[in-house]
Amino acid sequence: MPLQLPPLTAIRVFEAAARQGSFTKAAAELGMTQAAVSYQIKLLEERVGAPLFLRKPRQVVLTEVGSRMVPTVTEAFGLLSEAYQVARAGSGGTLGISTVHTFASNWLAPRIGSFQLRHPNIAVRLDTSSALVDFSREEMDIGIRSGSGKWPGLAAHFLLRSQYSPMLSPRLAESIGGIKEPADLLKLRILNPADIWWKDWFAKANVPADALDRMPDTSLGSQAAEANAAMAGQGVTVLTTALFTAELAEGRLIQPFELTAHGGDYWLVYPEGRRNVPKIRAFREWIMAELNCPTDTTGG
Amino acid sequence: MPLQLPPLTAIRVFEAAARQGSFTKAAAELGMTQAAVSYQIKLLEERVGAPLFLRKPRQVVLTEVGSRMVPTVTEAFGLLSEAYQVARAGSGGTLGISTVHTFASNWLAPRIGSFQLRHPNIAVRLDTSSALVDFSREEMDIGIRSGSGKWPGLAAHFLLRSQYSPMLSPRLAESIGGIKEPADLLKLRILNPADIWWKDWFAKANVPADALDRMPDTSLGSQAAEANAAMAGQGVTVLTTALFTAELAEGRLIQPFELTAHGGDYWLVYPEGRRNVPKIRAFREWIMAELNCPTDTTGG
DNA sequence: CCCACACATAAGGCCATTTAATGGGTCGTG
DNA sequence: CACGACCCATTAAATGGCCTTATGTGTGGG
Repeated sequence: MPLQLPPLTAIRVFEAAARQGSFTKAAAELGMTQAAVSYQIKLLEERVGAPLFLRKPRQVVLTEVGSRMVPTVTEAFGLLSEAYQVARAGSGGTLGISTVHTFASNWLAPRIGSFQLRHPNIAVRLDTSSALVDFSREEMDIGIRSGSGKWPGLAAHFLLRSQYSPMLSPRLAESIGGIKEPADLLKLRILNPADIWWKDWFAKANVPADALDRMPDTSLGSQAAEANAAMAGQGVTVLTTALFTAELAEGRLIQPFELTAHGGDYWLVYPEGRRNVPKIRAFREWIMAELNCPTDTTGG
Repeated sequence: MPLQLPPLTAIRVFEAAARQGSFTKAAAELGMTQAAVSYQIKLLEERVGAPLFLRKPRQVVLTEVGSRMVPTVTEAFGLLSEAYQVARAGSGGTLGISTVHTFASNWLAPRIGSFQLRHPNIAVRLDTSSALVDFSREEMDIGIRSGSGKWPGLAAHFLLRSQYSPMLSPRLAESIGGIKEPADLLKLRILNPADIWWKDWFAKANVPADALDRMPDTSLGSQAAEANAAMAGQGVTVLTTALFTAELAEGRLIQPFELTAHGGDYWLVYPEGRRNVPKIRAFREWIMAELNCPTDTTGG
């Protein structure tokens, strides 16, 4: 049996009226007219089967039945209000970020600390998965994706252009006497020959790359993993330059050619309707500032 | 600041959906369609600013925000339901009866015990006042009035015909050698000469009663009080015969003539809309049976 | 591969709720 | 004592929240 409840609108009005001792004042508090209050109280009285107020000349006073109801009702509304507030605030408690490995490890992880410093009350949960997030199935607030910037139902903000270029360890380059021209790369082991980025880059470099098709695919599934392999001298791969500035600066990787091609850009995405949820706004503003993006680079 | 509350309809739906783990089942429980549930949940999610359910293939499961809300919400609804039920039941706790002195002391008081025996869970509060009750101003459930049987907004049931006739103490009658004919009464002190009942009765007895107008009015305001004065031998008064059967039987009062006139009858009244409130129904059925009235003697 | 199942969405209608206007009753005041 | 201020009840009419019907989408099972 599904728990018999009073008419909720009416009981809300009742609570206010009881507290104010006046229908008129209750109406003002609730932002409605005195007539509406009168109506709702009457309704509730009919449902309860007893008068809840005595209509005295200048005021209304609770009957015995009415006054017995008040404390419990007040308490119940207190609970509801509390739960509601907590949920609203609590929804700002944890920020779930779904991102691809590469971006997480090479860009986000080193910088996320500054976000947390600025927003100490927002806990961050980072989830790195290669699959695209479905916000209606997973408890995530925002995603960072690579793609075109157009996803139905999602707001997207451009983060950075995915410029990619071949990279390898300096020692591997030396081992064949240095990389002089793009074709030299084909002498080395290509970690992810099936990657379309290779084809694009060689095409842009005007180098026929049919050889790629005959190489075994040893791709590791993420730029981060392949970067590690490359740093270990196991081969050469194409990487997003913006995400490996540190490795390049430290000399753990080298980028033999200035020439870059560009693939799907990185975008910050989240459900369209949640644009102004505080924690989402906070993250958006932080990351846009961090990347020196104009704040209105909405995709679509 | 008036305590910010969530949309109550929506949160009611939310509670059911959370408990059922299914929008469809919640809809069934609440007697509405699945679409309506979906709508309400979405509404609440927008207000809260966070998803409350994750839409999994064959079911919905609460998000963290959602699951934190459930216990408090459930408790709140429990309280509301309880308060409501108590009020509905509690409204049967006390029966407030407003009646005139005469009827209370001469008819109701001796018999009310039998009502309480039959309905031990209904407490009776008797309020005797000469003024007419205004049910919207005083915490009364039923009234017993003398009158025409027509009061706007009130249901009225005929109780008994108000037959009245002069009465006095046997000793007073003897003091003038007995009452032989109606005109003899005018030799005695008339307690309430201004009462219209005297005029009516003398008219019906074909006795000119102009003398009444010259007598000082010593009326005491209620039949009960005047009956007491009459029993004390202070004079003669007109009384409702049905209410003084005991005094007549015991010889404390005598009714010299069979002739009666009749005034406003006695009626049981209560607010029209409360006809089926249990305690009111109980009292109505009891008193009608007690008086051998047909149960449908509604006035008007 | 197709059907069953569960939730989402769109369009439209109904009814509860609200509002505006009015009336009745009491109190305070000149 | 008459008048205005204040408060609640009532009526009729307008509004819009909520519900339903109908349909779409995605998933899992046979």
